[in-house]
Amino acid sequence: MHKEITIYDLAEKLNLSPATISRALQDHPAINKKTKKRIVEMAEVMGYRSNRFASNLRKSKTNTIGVIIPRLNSQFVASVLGAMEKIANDAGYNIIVSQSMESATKEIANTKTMFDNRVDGLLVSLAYDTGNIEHFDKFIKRGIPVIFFDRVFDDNKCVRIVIDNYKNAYDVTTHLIAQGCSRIMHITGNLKRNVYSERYNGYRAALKDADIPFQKEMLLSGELNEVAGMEAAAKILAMKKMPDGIFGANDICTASCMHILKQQGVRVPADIAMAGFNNDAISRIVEPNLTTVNYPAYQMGEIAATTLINHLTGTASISSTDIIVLRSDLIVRASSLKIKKQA
Amino acid sequence: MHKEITIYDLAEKLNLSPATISRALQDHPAINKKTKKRIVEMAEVMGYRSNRFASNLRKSKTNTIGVIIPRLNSQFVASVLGAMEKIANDAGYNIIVSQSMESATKEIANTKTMFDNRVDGLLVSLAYDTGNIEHFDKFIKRGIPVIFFDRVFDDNKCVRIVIDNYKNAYDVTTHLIAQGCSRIMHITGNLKRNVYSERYNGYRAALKDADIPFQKEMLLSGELNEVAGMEAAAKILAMKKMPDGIFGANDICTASCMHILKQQGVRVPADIAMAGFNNDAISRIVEPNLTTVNYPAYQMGEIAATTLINHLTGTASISSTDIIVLRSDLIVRASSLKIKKQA
DNA sequence: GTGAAAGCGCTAACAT
DNA sequence: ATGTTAGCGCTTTCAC
Repeated sequence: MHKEITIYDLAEKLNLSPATISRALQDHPAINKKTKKRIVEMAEVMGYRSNRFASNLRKSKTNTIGVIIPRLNSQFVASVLGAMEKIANDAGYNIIVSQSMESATKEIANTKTMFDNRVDGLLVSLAYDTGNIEHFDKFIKRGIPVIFFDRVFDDNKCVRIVIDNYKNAYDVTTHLIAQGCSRIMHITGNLKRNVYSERYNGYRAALKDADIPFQKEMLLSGELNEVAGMEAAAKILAMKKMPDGIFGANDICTASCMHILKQQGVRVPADIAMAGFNNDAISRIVEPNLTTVNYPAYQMGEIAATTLINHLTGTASISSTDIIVLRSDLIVRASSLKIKKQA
Repeated sequence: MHKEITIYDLAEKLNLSPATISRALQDHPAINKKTKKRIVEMAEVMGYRSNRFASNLRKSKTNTIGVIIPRLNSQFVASVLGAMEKIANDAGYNIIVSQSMESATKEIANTKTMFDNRVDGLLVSLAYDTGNIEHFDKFIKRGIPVIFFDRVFDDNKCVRIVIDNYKNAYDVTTHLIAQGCSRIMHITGNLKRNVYSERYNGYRAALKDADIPFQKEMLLSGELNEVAGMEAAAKILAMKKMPDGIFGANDICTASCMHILKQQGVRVPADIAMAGFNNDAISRIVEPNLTTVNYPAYQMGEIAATTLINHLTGTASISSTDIIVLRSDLIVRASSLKIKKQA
């Protein structure tokens, strides 16, 4: 096996001290340009690579950021992670990722791993059934910053990065009402999670403000995936009195539902006006194009990572900005337009 | 700041030596059961956590797997990564991810980072313009296993995990021909990449076998995203003689193209039969449903990670299975059916 | 079954 | 501008 070159090998070869080698390799200002050049070249020639463990051990800093997400399987999560990786990488940080698989138990195990890995900070979107966030206390106690994004816990002291789910849902629902809908169904996920409960509340508030009574059968709660959309469609088709509007809490489920409804002869938006959430590519390709809410996933990843790194490098303190709400807006498209758009 | 507990603290507290503590914490057989119990309990009480860096430094092993991907922004990559993370996590490995952003230069930088991070193994899908894989030599030389998946380099000695792009493309094209298409356009990505060149070759071979001459204007090469699909549609609509069949190298681009074509009055499949690649959710939701090729992304991630870990743990040698070709099949749907399906 | 001690490779305080 | 030196916390060989 290849022998690993250390700074001692370089030092010996160049008749310098290990300290000088170490400094040169880190661009320490007090090192002679020429010396530095010789060192860097020799390092290259000899195939030296720095040993992070020795370095981390010494500095007790890891330059690693942990990311915990419910599940790595959607466009949304991919965009968020992509942005985080980019920001982190540019700042010299590594990202280690783990999935809670929507289980609080697994999430707790993940925090332990992250803890033992000595991450410098944590970016977290919570699992479906996470009921409290005590498992993050050990980080907070040690001053390891934790930032929650998207799926956050309502009652916490950490930084949260979110969109205004309530307002957006309110806007979607109000828009459907303005289009003449009065029997608006809401298809959503687990109401324990802030993102879904807030959207639900926004939906309810809009109904209330329009004096439309809420009916239990107008709420469908499920997995919010393609299959859930098909199941929702089946339920709707079986109703004695179908809704005249549908607000789904994401695009994929809503588009899938719309697909089946149309297949069964339902006209969209004439019979049922529809709106989703996220502005996924699919919302722009299905017919009719799906009214939705723009969810800035990439930007959310960027901001979460940037905020964390700024905090780590001392560039900006974290507590000064406790909640960051990203701008997100209703995008009206054909799927909800019963009334012709104003010119 | 919280003081970090070390094995020395435990040793002192329990009047034992650090060596004994270390052994106990690793279930060393030569340690008295009771002693072990005392140690483990005390570790818990005092909030001890092992220091991976000291341990890694000592053992020169990291339990970390590096993953390099072109870009973390698609359903496909999300599924692959999701599977890898799950397998790795279950086996006690961490995953660190980095994106090449489709640039060979960045990819080379990534390998350096991975190298310095002393990953135990590497899982790689190559960037658009990676022309050689010399930057992986340093891993191979040191016996660090590298496994390529999806986007691989044709001429290499590493394990590759792929699908049969050639055959699948051949099948798609042959299917379109069987539906009566004779002017079949192929929309694809950078032909330097095996996945696209192989699909292209399969397409060409199918034309050849059907005695259909290939025409240059029937090849469109681009980014394969939503926008590329729209641009392709514009080009097609501007042609004096439009194609009667389109085979796109992925679903999103093809679906997006179809959307615009339909909007401009083109009937699918009557005027143009269409087929994509990947079996993304979108292929099942657009109208007409898109004929496509099932690409087992999750399975690919699983196999890549499992193969690597088996190799690392010595469970199975890697060289014994040099290329793994996953099963993937043509899925015929309405978008390509000019002729009624047989009953 | 347990302990003593060396050393993994690096960094940084302190010297010069 | 460069060198000396003392650890960071752990594992492991060798002793007892």
